[in-house]
Amino acid sequence: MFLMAVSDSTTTSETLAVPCCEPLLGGELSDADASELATILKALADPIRLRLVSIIAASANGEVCTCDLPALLDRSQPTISHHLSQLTKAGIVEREQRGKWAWFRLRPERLSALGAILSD
Amino acid sequence: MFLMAVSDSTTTSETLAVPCCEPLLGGELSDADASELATILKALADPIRLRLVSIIAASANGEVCTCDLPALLDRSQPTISHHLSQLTKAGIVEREQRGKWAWFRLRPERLSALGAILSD
DNA sequence: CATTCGTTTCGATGTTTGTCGATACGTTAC
DNA sequence: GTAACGTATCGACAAACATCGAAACGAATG
Repeated sequence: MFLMAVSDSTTTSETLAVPCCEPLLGGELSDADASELATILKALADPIRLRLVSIIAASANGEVCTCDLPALLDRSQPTISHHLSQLTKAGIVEREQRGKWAWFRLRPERLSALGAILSD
Repeated sequence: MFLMAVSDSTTTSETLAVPCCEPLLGGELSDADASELATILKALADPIRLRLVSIIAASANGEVCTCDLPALLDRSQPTISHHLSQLTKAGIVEREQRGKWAWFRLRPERLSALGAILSD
């Protein structure tokens, strides 16, 4: 039951499980590891998505309602939805539906794991 | 004169100076910072380029001759050259011409700076 | 249940990016 | 200087991506 709750939070509509690989500088990366790591990095490597992450991080309760974001980022609502879905697939944020609105929270452990891979 | 030497190593045919920004989780990123950080992340967010980095890191003297890479990565010589140029522009590797051959070395401080930005 | 309103999915479009063959550039060796 | 060889640039093309409007979906509310 506990375990179910945990695995739910990592598998729900996510294709990427864990930030993935040995340290980047710790030996030759396999083809598969390189692709997986590239996928996660690609999810971050976009100005709008980086700003999304930093907006969520800087928000009052560590969570943000999607409804405010199109105005903040000057992009259409479908575009924001697309970017949030990319970040969710990469496991960088998580989504929670609360009543009518969707709220997003960071998963900081994923970011620091990624940071650790780069910093060795 | 000293300063010139230093700035040479960071500006020679590089568009990106420094890994750039405050920690990602330390407040809202400006538009400009987000774009700069995205550019560096994009330079890493490719399987071939990640494998290039790890191959250089795992090499005997911390440097690699371009001549071996097309075979190792199963890509044409122009493609490898293109990827190495991207990594160089992003300041992740540096190039040295030694006689006929070009050698590439990592700039680990750039990777750890990037890692620190993500890990907060 | 029908309406409203927030969100995702779909279809289309212009841009960026990875890739390669051909060609140009630079360095060494003769 | 010229030939040989490693590397970068060019031109072209296909695949991937960001973006938007329109339409479909879903949850609350009357």
